[in-house]
Amino acid sequence: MLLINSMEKENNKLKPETSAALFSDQIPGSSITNYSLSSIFDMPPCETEKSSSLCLIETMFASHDPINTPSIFDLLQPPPPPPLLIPPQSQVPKIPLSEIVNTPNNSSSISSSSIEAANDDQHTTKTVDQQADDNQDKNKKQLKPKNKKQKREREPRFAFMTKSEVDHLDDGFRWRKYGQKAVKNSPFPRSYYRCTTATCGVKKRVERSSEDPSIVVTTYEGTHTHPCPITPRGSIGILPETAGYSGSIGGLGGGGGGGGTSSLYFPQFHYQVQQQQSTYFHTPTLPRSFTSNTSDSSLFSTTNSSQERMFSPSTSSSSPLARDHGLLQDMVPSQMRNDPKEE
DNA sequence: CGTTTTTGACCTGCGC
DNA sequence: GCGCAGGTCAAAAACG
Repeated sequence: MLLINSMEKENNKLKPETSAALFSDQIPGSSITNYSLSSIFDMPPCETEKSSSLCLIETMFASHDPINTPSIFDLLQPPPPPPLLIPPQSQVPKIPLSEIVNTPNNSSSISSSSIEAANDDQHTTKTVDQQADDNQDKNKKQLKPKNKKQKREREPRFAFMTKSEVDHLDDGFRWRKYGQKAVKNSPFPRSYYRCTTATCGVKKRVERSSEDPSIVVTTYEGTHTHPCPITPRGSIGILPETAGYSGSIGGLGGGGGGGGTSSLYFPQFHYQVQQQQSTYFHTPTLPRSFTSNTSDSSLFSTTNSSQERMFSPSTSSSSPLARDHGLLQDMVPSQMRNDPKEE
């Protein structure tokens, strides 16, 4: 399943039709709201720096059985809510992400309140400066307390869940691990990574769901200021498009990471998962023509029609590639349309 | 030898 | 004010 959340803090309001789900580890009361796929794709992209938009993409793909593995698109089926990957909020106390991924069941019931909560949060009495401070210390903390006053907008952040045996998803970018912390209420530690590119301050956190160890929650924060590096391994046929990508964090999949890892490739929505023995790609844009290996077609076969539906929706974003709309744009953009942009 | 990972310490925010 | 938890730093170790 895949959920994409976007919340527009900037305007202090949520667009009902676009807020698929709320997610924020900063915003109390995050939740999942009812939505339609079309809504998702019409959803305004996560704004860049200033918007503090948060997107959540929850993906699930089997690691062993490519054939029976639901594609990202399969997972994108509109309500009714698919089975949850994560247990009810109540069971996952403090881990924001888990809260977010909440059960669809709760979605409708809590949606409004959650939104309100979120809005409240947005409205919080904090002034811009105060918020800036808050944001800042998160990133600057120890190093330069002096700059405390300097504003620093929260980086766009989004997370996705991956059912994978591999912790660190190979997303095409190179990451350096700079920390690891035990997470409360979870037997699994959280790892902190930073993009190795000097000028790029993108970070990501990787942790396993305490409720379901097979689920890896990856949270990206920030926007890549450089193209996805082309890496020899794994990136295979995706590279061409990759190169064209010069935007944000969208890149998931491809080379960078280590071998034998899972890969997602959102920017162009090429989606690759490499695990132990199985490797397969999803090419949302080309459900049918999509190449790659063996069982690929099967990945789409069953839900082809629905996919069409999914991608056709209001297909709003006309030229996603032309402008950088932020993370979401990178992740769900043009490719989600019918525009079969081949590789 | 350069790069990445590990890991303990440190800093900050938040709740009580 | 105190303690806890999250996030980051940075030295040391590991790796290729």
